[in-house]
Amino acid sequence: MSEITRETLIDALEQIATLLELKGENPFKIRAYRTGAETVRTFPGDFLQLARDNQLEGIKGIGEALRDKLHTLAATGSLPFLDKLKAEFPDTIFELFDVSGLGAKKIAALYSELGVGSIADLQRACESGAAAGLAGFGEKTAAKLLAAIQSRAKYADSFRVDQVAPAVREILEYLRDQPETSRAEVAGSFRRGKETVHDLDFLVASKHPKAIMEAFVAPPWVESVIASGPTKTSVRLHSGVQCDLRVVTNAEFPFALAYFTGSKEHNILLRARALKQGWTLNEYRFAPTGPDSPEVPGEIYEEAQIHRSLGLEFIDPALREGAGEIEAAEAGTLPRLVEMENLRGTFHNHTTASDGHATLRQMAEAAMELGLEYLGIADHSKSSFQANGLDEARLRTQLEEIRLLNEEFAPDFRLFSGSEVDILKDGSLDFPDDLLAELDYVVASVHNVFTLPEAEMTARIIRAVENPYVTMLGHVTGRLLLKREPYAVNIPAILDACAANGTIIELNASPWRLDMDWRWWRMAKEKGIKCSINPDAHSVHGLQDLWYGLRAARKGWLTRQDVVNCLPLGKVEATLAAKRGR
DNA sequence: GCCGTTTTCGGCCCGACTGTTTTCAGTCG
Repeated sequence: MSEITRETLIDALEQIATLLELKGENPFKIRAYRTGAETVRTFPGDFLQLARDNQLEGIKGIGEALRDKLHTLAATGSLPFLDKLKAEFPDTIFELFDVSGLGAKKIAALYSELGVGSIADLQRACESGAAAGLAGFGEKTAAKLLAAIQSRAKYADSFRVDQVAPAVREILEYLRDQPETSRAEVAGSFRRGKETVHDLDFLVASKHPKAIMEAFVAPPWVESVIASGPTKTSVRLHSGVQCDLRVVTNAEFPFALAYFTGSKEHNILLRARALKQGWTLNEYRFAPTGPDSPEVPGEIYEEAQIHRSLGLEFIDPALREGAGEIEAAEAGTLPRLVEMENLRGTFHNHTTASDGHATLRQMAEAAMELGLEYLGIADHSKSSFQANGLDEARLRTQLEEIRLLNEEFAPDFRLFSGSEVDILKDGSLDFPDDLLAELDYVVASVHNVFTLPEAEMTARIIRAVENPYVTMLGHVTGRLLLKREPYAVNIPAILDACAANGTIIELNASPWRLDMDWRWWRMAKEKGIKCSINPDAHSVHGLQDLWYGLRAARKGWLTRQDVVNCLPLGKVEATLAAKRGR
């Protein structure tokens, strides 16, 4: 039996939903499982433990049936209900859902009529002409499915945000430059600040949709046109990213922007709220549900006015995940999210001393250029030999260099001398305490032996966190987005240890990492833990990654008060010293 | 299967596009 994680629970609910769909079950029952999966995913707490302890009562979206199943799965490691469903189809049936153009109905038909249970089967059925003969299928469908199989093999279906951000800027600028455009925005998960995106959604307000559509498909970055209608066009870029464009009128724009920003879960809650007030809400407008409905709100130019009409504070796109933001907006308790201008400095940066590409002085000057008051250096420690980690002597040399530079920079700017010290397999640190005590601060990170069982990895990290000289914990799970899974670690237990020891947790701002994940920060914040948004910069340019970290922090409901590197120089010095003094 | 200021039954978001259809089903977001 493999280890049960929160992901196991989410997968189980999603698989149940998919299998019920294949069996043609009640769509609302299917949705209940999907909603349940999303609830588990976004639950701000140790969901797995609650499920094990059968303490899921009262969680919205998880009723009696899901509660029992989640408890069974969490406590015993298996779920007979799901096993029985799975036995009705081949294991490979799920891969068919990755083929664009195929949904449950078509897959069910392919399976029951032709025994198609895998992508390989599908390819054969399309090539032989068998698929085209099915009811509701035809030659074009078969050809499209073959193309979709090719495309699936060729392109990634998810992208890190840094992989698409330049395209977003370029396309937005291009759309705004069109003479027929009155407003243009990017919507979707990119606007919500997600760490990875599936596609990009653009929205334009214009009186001449045809001209905008023609302009959208024309640039050299467009590889192919996927679909094209009067108000909606989808293209694929050479990078493989799918981009959707909608064109609406000026009056519709705020509604469309809200709608296409999502999330789906957030939209459903917003619509339900409108319905209670006697209005339907769609991507174009408010409309009365009946003759007795109160008059719909007029003069809507901005999203904020939509929210206000529904009795809500403006909800920042970052928070629109259907995870309590509506309730908070109603109660007037939404956080005032941290902003780029609030950042006064940053920690955890590398130099040429270890595996960085810029010198101490170059990094310091780049930080000053960005308007920062301080920069924490944290080169690797000796065990990270792959990264040219510093030994005691080289670290002491760097300490002296930093001291000299600070004499030059004072009083407007300061370098903090630190180390990204390896957490060794047993949780001890790569440098002795007396050396750590000479530094201004210490980031402790795991860089090897990623495959420890969860309990051991958790104990290892907690031991490091308890060291009084460890100021902050680096990239908590070691994940590399879309490349390397997080290592198994009990985050709530780590949070408790950090809270007990006053240890700061890093939000590693590298777009590869964005670790600790934004989904945990609300829980961390409740426990009183502070965040440090750290670019983990290995070059001057890497400092810019702060922008990605900021997006993640905002998704985690963090405010200026929650982020230590929003403190001005004088106060941050006191904070670092106070941690040492505990 | 979930939920409730229409509360234990009856409703659950909905519009655009495509392809196979002669009026709509399926997929997608």
